[in-house]
Amino acid sequence: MAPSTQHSAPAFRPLYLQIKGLLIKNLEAAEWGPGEPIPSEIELATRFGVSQGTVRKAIDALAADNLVIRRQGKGTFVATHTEEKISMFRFLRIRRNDGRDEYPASRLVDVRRGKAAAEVARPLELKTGDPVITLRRVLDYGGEPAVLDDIVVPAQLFKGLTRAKVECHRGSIYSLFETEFGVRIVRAQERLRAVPSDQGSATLLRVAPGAPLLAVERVTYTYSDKPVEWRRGLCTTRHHHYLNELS
Amino acid sequence: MAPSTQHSAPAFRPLYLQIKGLLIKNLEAAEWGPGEPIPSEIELATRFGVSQGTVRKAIDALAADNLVIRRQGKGTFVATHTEEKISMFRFLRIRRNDGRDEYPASRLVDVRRGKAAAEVARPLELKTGDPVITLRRVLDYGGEPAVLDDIVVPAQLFKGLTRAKVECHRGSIYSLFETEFGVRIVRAQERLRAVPSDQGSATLLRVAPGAPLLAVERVTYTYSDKPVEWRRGLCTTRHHHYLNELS
DNA sequence: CAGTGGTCTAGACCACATC
DNA sequence: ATGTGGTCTAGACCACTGG
Repeated sequence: MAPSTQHSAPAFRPLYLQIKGLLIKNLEAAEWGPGEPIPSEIELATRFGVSQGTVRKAIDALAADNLVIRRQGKGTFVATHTEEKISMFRFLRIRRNDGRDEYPASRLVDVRRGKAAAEVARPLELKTGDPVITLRRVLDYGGEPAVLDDIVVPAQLFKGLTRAKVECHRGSIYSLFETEFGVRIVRAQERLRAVPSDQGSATLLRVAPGAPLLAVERVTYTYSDKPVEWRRGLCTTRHHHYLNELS
Repeated sequence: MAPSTQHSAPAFRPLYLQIKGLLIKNLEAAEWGPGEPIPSEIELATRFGVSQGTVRKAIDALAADNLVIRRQGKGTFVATHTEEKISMFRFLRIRRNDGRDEYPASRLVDVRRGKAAAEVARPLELKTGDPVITLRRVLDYGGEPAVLDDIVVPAQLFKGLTRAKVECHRGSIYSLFETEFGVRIVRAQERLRAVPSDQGSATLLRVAPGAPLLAVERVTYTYSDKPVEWRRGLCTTRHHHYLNELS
């Protein structure tokens, strides 16, 4: 049960990173569900045959990656998108210009099954033509449409995804992924551009055709950098902006 | 010399955070310059009268904030913008669409002294009308203009900033701030919008007037969250995009 | 070789949450 | 009172750098 020694000649991998890897494997295997506590540090230390301090470093690394949340006095919990309180804006960078924190209302426009276009297939590591499901939705802030999202996921991972299931779900879409399909979103990469609105987006967002929109292309990943979602958001920036912190 | 005990009743502040605070004070006081090593962990431990492990946690926290860089076997160094190798893209999120890493060439268009507009004064914590210096420059990628930057700094902090000084400096503008004015940029906040190009930006960026541009508004901060620069970048996204990682 | 940061351990104690 | 994570210590040893 004890992990391999650290004295291996060519590639040195510290013990706590090996432990971290083992813990990630357990997360991937859904050993512990989102929102649930993982075993205590002491328990894991005896289980792996290392000191508590080493387990601690491993868990610290997991927490730094946002895979897990530490709560003093309570335990360490698997990160989840289903809790309303914390990290509501973890993957939502759109803010109102006036600074008020508002969580948008989602309006589902369309759900359809289709084949992956090349542009989508590559980032999702699919073959062109593989079956996908596309959701189209509008985010309203204070009743005003602000964002038009086209969300594409591989049909194979999301069997049984229907319009009804999306509409009756409360919470973010990643919360839906998590609870209904066991797909846990862990990180994302976004590319932003300014584009002119076309006919479809203009009417849905109630702007003039050709008006500048902020285009946000996102690929999201689960554990082990496996891509599971591609989306393009088109955002009016009359009353909103995209907020980013650099350090 | 030893920091206050941790047993204070109302607000508990761990020892390592107190040490971190002291180290930041030393950084603010320019005790150690950018790129220079700070004293070793052992040295600091004896100086502060704590264990090496506690100093280690303090430095770890500084490193997590990018105030300092650890280098095994060599020491811990004050973060700098003057090194070409690492963190060249730390505050530059614009990338080529084709994925090639290219560092843009900067072309200075204008340097002028003026008074702070309200829009600029508030984020810089100045009064409207306070003296400021405005730089205008264009970033070229492969000879093609891609970004138009208007950079505003308080004149009081940047005495002696002239066109010549900017032009003869090699390296990023934050490297100039650091070496010539002792101003160390530590973090930044950006707000992105899509806007139509006006006459001036259109000619400088060689796009049609009204073409969509990515507007990046940035406020940068030194230690203690003191704002020192406001800028607006206008970026063509024909061949480029703004890259962001979420986690 | 000596000096630096990096890892690992073992144990004591503190802060917080829950029963 | 108990169990959790959080802090602090002291010491041993490892990996990396440079003279």
